[in-house]
Amino acid sequence: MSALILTRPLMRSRLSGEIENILLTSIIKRQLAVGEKLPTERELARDLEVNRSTVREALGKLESLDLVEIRHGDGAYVKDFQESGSLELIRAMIRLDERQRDDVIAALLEFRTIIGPEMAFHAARNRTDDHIEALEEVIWNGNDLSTLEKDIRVHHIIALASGNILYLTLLNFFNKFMIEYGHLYFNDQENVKRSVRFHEEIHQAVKKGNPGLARKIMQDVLTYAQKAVVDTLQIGRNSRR
Amino acid sequence: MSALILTRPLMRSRLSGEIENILLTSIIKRQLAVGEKLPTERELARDLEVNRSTVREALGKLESLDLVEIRHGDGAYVKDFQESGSLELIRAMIRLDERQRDDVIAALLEFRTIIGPEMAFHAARNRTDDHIEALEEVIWNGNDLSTLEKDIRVHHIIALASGNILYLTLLNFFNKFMIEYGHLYFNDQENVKRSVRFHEEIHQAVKKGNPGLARKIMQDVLTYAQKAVVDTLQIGRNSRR
DNA sequence: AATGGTCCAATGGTCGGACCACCGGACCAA
DNA sequence: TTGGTCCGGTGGTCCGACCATTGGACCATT
Repeated sequence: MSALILTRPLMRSRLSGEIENILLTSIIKRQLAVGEKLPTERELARDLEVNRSTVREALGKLESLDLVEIRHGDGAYVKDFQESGSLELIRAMIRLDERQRDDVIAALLEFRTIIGPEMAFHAARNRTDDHIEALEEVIWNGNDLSTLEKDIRVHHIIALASGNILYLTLLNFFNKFMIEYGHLYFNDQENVKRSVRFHEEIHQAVKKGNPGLARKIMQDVLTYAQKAVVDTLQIGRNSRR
Repeated sequence: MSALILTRPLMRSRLSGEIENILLTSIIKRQLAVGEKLPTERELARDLEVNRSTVREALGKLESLDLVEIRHGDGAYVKDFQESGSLELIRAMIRLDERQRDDVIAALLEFRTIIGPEMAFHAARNRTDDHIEALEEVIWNGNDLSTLEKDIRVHHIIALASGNILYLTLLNFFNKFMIEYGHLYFNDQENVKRSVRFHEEIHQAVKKGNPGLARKIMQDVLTYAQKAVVDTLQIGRNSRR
């Protein structure tokens, strides 16, 4: 058991990822106008001094993010990311410019506070015994898990129980941030205790099939967490001046 | 002016897209277990009788959807789409199996009813004069637009005005469905009128900076639309028996 | 003048084959 | 047991070629 904590496994980059970032930046900074035609794959390959295949992989990713439209026999055109940009784009933007991080986290928490309670509401209505079993397994027998991991799993089970796949995929999105920034909340031991209480309470509410109660419990904990983390960010911001 | 309506521009497929679908299906149907190692790129290329580059482009897309994890020097591994699947995955799943369409649309509408009002609330708070101007441009001078297009733009401007990028990207996601299935609602001329009224009312509320009113207006229209469309789907389902 | 057909150069899509970078396991030495 | 070395396999990149599709220029028909 070492005290050394590795936050992330040192994402080393692919060349195609670099190309992707370059183009992504140009698009988000509006250096490439909406509707503008990108240079041809062959030109990009020549100018960036990489192979055309590499350029193609990068363009493919940008297409996945709905940032460009590729037309066979014609070319690639810039789309308006404000009109078509996907959720994943948000992560890409943070990757490119850390300064937006705090704002995005705040937006995320606010958002979570809105949908979380409804998710819990539906979970209490639609849950099956399997969901309860899974919950109890995590809460009672999850001693080898960190509080953050437990919390993520509890929310995940609730999302599954809600029966609405949107809650599930949305939560998956949140979790990618939780894994990176969850420590902002769980560093405080008081919040760890709060989380343990929350897991037990929401478990009971969902088990009993009490949608209103489940919603309120979720509402309270998320509202508190939102406030706590935003305060933390605010302090960090002030001390950085 | 022709009466012929082109719903979509005839998406023709890339070979890499076909490969993507094949693998996507295998993963979603759990034919490939979570954690399982995929065949190597060279094997897939040989077995599917395509070039390795083509396989790579397909795998890259699956990686974008967070369905597989590709490790340099090792291989590609199946991830649990229930834990990591992104929003875009939902669209991919519908593409693969139309039967899920109605359920997803219902989930979508429910979801929209929850977040839409909050979006309007924040929009009324944070809107600038530019947003109002854009709104009025669409509502008053958008005579060449269909009601569906107007509606999409109005919501888009409200999302922009909310100042929370999550609302914006989420709405972009909704809109991809609106474009395909909006007719389920706007086929009814009564709903077209309702929409025109809504645009005017929400415009006023946002312009006045009345968050509570904006929320209520949005709440009402979305709740009604949800009910209307779900009823339509239900009828369709019954008559199909 | 407008329409439709034909051709052509440019561009994205696919191919095959090669080499580089990296990982995991086997083996060995301290 | 630990750490080092080697090696086969795998993903990442590269090269050069050809196929499929597009848009525009040109022309013939109406």
